[in-house]
Amino acid sequence: MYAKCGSLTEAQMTFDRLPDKNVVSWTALITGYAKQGEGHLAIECFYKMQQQNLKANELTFSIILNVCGSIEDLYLGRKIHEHIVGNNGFECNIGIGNALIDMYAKCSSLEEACIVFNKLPSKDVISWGSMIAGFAQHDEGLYALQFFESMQCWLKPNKIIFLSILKACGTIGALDQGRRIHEKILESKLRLDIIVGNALIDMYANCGSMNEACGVFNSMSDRDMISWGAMVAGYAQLGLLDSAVVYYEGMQCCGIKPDNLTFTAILTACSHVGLVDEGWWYFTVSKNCIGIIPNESHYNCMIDLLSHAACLKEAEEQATLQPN
RNA sequence: ACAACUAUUGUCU
Repeated sequence: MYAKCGSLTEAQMTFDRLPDKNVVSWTALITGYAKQGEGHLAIECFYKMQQQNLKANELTFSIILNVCGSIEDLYLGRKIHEHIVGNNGFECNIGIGNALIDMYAKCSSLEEACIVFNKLPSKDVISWGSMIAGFAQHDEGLYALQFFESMQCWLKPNKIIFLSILKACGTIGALDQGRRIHEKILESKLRLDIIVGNALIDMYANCGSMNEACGVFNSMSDRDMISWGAMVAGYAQLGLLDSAVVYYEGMQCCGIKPDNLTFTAILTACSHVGLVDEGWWYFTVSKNCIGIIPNESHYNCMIDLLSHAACLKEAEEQATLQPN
């Protein structure tokens, strides 16, 4: 209970006072640490538990695998995998299998994720979803699309599958495929909520079709920071600073304060077009008026902008110096 | 019996 409420100190204290600690109490504590992003503490608990000669169960393993994925510790993930194969009959368990797929995908080893996937005797929507998301996140949109197609011989895609596949279409600029998936979403009785809407905007924006992104944006009844941010980013990518700024200011008119990510997109737009003065202006104004504290990405953008501009100047000089 | 896990939407690198 304490672990779930995010009070880990109390969870730990209660745990320490328990006269008999069993797998359930250890797993509850490990889950608490994992959920709070304290991956290393979760792993430490996992080792301590084993020192007590307590055998981890399916749940303990899936949580630890999840931790391996989030801290991208492929080495430990493989060790746990071997341990599971060697000591328990869990390798055919779908929950463990899915956790393994996700772990390998998050650790960028899609080959190993694939091996686990192929070995799974029965695959559910989460098994497919973990693969598709893994491909989408590693710029392997074509594989994601292939898996998406094959999956439909067996299962109906759910909302999460659609979100992943839209992402995949965006990363490879597959506009036609994206449109077809948009239609499929409309055909399915899935509610076109803010998250699906945002994913559609993002897909169209990444495919460079701001008209369609705009269409989705306008059709939405509710919009959040991500909806606006995706529009800003879309125009920014194309170097259309003016349009990006329309949405950047639009969101502020709607009472949504741009965050660091939105602001980075604006600076990117300036950098793509080489607008040094505008970049500086937004950098200064946002710092002073909106209260955005520049972070590393912002400085990176500014460095990009300035070096890009310097190159252009040099290039211009070169061009004028050239005899013809 | 008690813990119940795992895939998902915006920026730069």
